[in-house]
Order: sequence, then structure tokens, then C-alpha cells
Amino acid sequence: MQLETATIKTIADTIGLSLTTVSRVLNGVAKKYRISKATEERVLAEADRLGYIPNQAARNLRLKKSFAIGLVIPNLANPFFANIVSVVNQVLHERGYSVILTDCNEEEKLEIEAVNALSARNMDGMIVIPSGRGKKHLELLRQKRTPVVFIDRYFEDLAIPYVATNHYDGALKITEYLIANGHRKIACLQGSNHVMPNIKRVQGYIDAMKGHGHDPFYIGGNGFTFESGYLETKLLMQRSERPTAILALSDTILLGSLKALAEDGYRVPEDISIATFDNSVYLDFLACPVTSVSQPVTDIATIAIKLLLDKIEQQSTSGLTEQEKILISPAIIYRSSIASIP
Amino acid sequence: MQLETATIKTIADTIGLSLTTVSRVLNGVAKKYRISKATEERVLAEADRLGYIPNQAARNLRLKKSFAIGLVIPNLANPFFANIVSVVNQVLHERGYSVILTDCNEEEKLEIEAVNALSARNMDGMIVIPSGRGKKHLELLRQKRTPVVFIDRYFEDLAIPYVATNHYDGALKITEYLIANGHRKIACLQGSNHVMPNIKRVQGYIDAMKGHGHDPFYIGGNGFTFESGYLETKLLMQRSERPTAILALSDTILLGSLKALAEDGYRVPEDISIATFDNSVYLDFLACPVTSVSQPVTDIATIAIKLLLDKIEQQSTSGLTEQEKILISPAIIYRSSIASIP
DNA sequence: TCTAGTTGCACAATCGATTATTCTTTGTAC
DNA sequence: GTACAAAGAATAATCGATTGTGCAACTAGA
Repeated sequence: MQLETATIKTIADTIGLSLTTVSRVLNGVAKKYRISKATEERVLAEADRLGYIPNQAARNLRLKKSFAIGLVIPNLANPFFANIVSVVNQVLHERGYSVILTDCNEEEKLEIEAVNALSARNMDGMIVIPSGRGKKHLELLRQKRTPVVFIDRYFEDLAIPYVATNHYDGALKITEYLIANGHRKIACLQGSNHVMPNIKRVQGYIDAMKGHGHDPFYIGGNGFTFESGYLETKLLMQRSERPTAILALSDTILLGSLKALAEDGYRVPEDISIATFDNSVYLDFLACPVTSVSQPVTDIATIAIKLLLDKIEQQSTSGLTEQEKILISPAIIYRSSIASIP
Repeated sequence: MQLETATIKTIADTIGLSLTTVSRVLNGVAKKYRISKATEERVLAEADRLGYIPNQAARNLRLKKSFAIGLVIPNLANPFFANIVSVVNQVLHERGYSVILTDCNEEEKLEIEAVNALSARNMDGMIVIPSGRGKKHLELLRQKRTPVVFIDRYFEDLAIPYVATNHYDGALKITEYLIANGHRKIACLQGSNHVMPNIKRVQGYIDAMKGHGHDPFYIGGNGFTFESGYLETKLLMQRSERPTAILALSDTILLGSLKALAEDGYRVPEDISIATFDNSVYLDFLACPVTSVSQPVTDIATIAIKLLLDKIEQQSTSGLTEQEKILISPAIIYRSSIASIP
């Protein structure tokens, strides 16, 4: 077997035709250029025999198109993001695109580097879940006319489409459910306080409380992490006035919170009720299964890709329409972690 | 601001030098080609002013090097794989490589397509966790001299390096621990029975049983999935002779198994003991925290990348040495899911 | 002053694929 | 028999970066 990789030239030489003809056949435009059936078949047969695979770098250079989509996400170790990547990846591959991934570890510096690196690789489009609050590198993409879509996290003042859960709505509903169950002292353990999902969720919590005539009881924490949930819960339970319920704004926060509660001997839901976001699969199997806001991951990913591919294929230069700001209302999955209190 | 992307030609034209000189300065080989300090500075200043980013497709084509590593994995939704990808991604980006990801959804067909697509993109190297049992597409990579390293799953008869947990050892130890706690009727719920980790784990289970004079009690299941764990446990508990312990060969299987046990009213560990693999973070928070074999994900990923980059950078054409078949013994994390029985 | 060597930079080919343009041959109509 | 059209395929430029080789201009030593 030949060690040399076959190129269009290899094929052209072995069957004595020009590069042009071979290229046209392989691109399926033989008819358009009146290439005879016989020639077409000879080319195809030879390409097959040599195991020809077109060099993408050459195509990319010539066509200024990479057939690749860049994916920039905060942290793959978080199952919620991993799920999004999984779905996005699958759909894009079906559509013939490669996926170039970067995990930014929630650091803005890495995010900027990633966006620039992807830009150098001529991405046909990008899907970004921003880690930081900086926008300059993202605006530069618009100048370069690279289509971008945000998932989950977004900037409202940027003319870049986004698809996300209606975080506000989810938080509002689940807080109202807690209130309906008699809770007043509901503590909210938040994530990174500069990202949109967190801002909206906190606002939902606040509005639900106020809407029912209560002041927000407590808002603390500063990251979508296990550690933040753990520390914040420890602090929380040492206050003179303890909460009757905790609303964790992510599953990672929840696990930390549960660990703190368990260490201090609090039982769920007897001693304290708890609710969370994200609805990871293991919530059903915890000591006490936890009620959760369930984000429609598959829908979000699918819609985002549709938006992106539309932009890529039409290159519509029109401004941002309302249809490109999409929020999907989440469902709430009821489990046994919330007790009714008088 | 200019909308056109700056190229080397742009820079050369605006300061009146040749492409050659600009390229050499930007590649940091100015000294080698005796380019004056003054010229060098003019070039750098202009590149900076124009926000020049080298076109990777052009470099890739010319250098036959993509500065990218292909990653082929079975399923990102599985936290174990997501963690691997997270670590791999981070280390590679530090080293200046991009990561091109494909999730194969555990399908061999997708795996083959992915490997070919990555090959067309001239990957400098690839890290593969095979989904299927086919090897032809992987052998073709050796012909093309693309360095490859397997992680977690591997083929012993292929001259391709691998880094994995010592699955056999892990299964042996945890089974012996169950035996030491008085268990004899230990059921083993397996994953995909054609992949190496599963084969080795099952063998460890069998050898531990036999080593202590017992016949393997039960081996069932056929996938690293929630469903397999659930169904198999339902079947298992309907047998006339019930197990006193279950060894789930992954966390996903575990969750399914726990659901089945809970539905039928069995308590862990009072009615039945249970142990698992993977040590996901949520194991601590289950109704009964579950004892688990903990795979050294970070170590595995780090070593695999070291092997790969060594191969890429030296292009050592030497055969596979023993040092390129690396198995790391896992630790066991003891929790309360295993009861001592008389 | 002349030669040999050094300094500073440019020419042009190359990587593989695409494509507008051009060229040749064959067929057809009057 | 001439003119012209259509069929079938080739020439050559192009995308952006890299690099072996070549060529002035200048310097230093004899």
C-alpha cells in the first residue's frame, strides 16, 4: 500500500487527465462542465482505489471556509455544559461540520485566547458560553463577519443572538412553590454573580419573594461550585435566624450545601427543605431526591445550531431580530426535598 | 477600523518590505537571517497595529502541521469521559495546540467517520477512546504516521500506546474487599462486553472469586448505561437465589441499579451491599454513600498527553516500548454501602 | 585599489484544491 | 464546403505562509 497520501494531482497523473477535471468530478459538478460519463467514472474509481481524502487545509485556504464550528465553554467538568457540548457536537457532525472545542476553566483570559485562536482558524461560526464579562473579543468577531450564537449565558446589549433557559421564570416559579409550601425564610445560594443566568435567577427569587410580600431572606455565594455551596451553607446555618429552605442555583452548589447540612446533622426535608437548578440525573438517587428546575438542554442546543447555520448559510447581514433572542421556559421536576410547613 | 483581515502581504506592502522578511521576523528567526534590529521592530509594530493573526490554514498547508490534536471519545454525557476531555483540553491548550473533538455516541460507524475526518484535517496527533472493536481505521493512521494514544480503552495487540486505569486490579481489590466482609453471592453488572476496561474488570471479579475458592456468582448486563443497570438488577432480584452484594462496573450502571433496588424496597446496605467504579462526585450524597474504585483521571490524561507530544516532537519511529503501555492502579474510596455479614 | 567576506534583504517555488478563462476537437446546419 | 456551436478538457491564477537560494551593497584587510 502506498504511504504517500493521495492528492488530486496523484489521481490526475495516474489516469492522464488534468487537475481541473478531477476536481470537478470530485465536487459533483461534472455535468455542469460537460464532463463525459466515462471520464467521470474513471476519476471516481481511481479516487476510491487510492483512498483519496481531500486536504482540508487546502480547501480551507482556497475557499475561505473551514467547515468547522468553534465551541467555547466555561467548564466541561460541569455536567450541564458537557451535555450541551454532547448535543451540539452530535448535530453539527450530522451536518458535516467539525467541532473545535475549548474549555476556558471559567477564566476570561482563556476565553479571549480561545476566541482569537478560533478566529485564526477561520471558523465558519462559533457557539460561545462566555466565562467573563468582557465583550471586545466577541465584537471583533462580528467585524470579521463570523456568525456567533450564545448559549445559556449572554449579553443583552450585544447584537449577538442567544438561546437560553428562561432563568428568571424558573427561579420565580420554584420560589413561589416554596412559598406556597409555607416557607418564608428561603435562602438563595448563588453562582457567579456577573453571569446572566445567575443574575436572572436571583432576580426571579427576589421578585417571587417581594411579589408575596416578603423580603428576600438571604443571598450569598459567589460561584457555581461545590465549595461555594459548602461554605455558604456552613455560614448560613450559623446565623441566629436559620432558613427553613435553601434554593441552590446549580447542582454543584447543591452538592456542597448537602454536604454541609449532613455534617451538621440537618435532615432534608425534615429540618430544612431544598431545591436546585439543572436537574442532573443523580438527583433522583440522593438521600432525599431533590426538586429541581430542569433546563431544556436538547432544545436549547438544537435551536442554537439552527440559528447559527442559518446565519452561516444565508450570510444574512440584517440586524438582530427579536426571534434571535430566545428564552425557553423550564419545567420543574418535583421530588421530595420540600416539606410543607405551617 | 479595517474590515479586511491583515495578512503578511498587507504588512509587507505597508512598510515596503518583502514577504520573506516579514515572515522571518514574525517567526522569530530574524537573527538567523541577519535582519536588522530596525527592520524587525518596524515589522512587529506594524503587525501589532494591524492586529495580524496568521492564517492557520495556510500554515497548515505549507508546513503539513496543524497544531491541532484530535480527540475521539465515546460519550461526553458520561462524566468520566467529560472529565478526561476537560483535563486533556486544558493541558493541550497550554502547550499551544487546539483540540478538535468528536463524540461518537458509542457507535463504531461514527468513530470511523471521525477518525477519517480528523485525518483529512492533518491532525498532528490523536487521542482516542475507541467505541467499537474495529481497528482498521486506526491502523491506517499509523501508515500516515499520525501519532495516536489510547486512553482508558485499548487494544493489546495493536502497536499503539495506551494509558489506562489498571481495571483488573481495581476489580480484584474491590471484590476481595467484599469477600473479606463475608460476601459470597456477589453479582457483577457489566458494561459493554467488548471493551477492554469491561473485560479486565470482569476478569478481576472472576479471579478474586476463584482465588478465594468461590465460583463467580453472576455476571450480567451489556452496556455502561443506566438502563442496563436498572433492567439487570430487576432480573437479578427475581432469581431464586439473591445476591448479598452487587458490583456495578460503572457509576451509570450503579444509578440504574439503585433505582431498581429502591423501587422494590431493598435498603442499602441493610438488605444488600453495593460497590461501583468511577467515583463520581455525587456518590458521597446518595441515600447511602457508595464505595467506589476511583480512577486517576488527571494522571491518565497527563501521561497520555506526554506520550503523544513526545511522539509528535521527536517523531521517533521506534517500535512500541513497554513504557508505552501504561496501567495505573486505582485507589478504592471506602464509604458505607458495604455491610459486613457473618 | 582590489578581493574576500559579511550584512541585509528579495525572488520564486511550494503546499493542495478551486475556478475563470481559454483552447481544441467534433458535430451540425445551410 | 464553410461557418458556427457545442462538447470535452487544459492552462494558469489564486488563497496565505514558508524557505532554499540568490544578489546587491558595504566593510575590512592586503
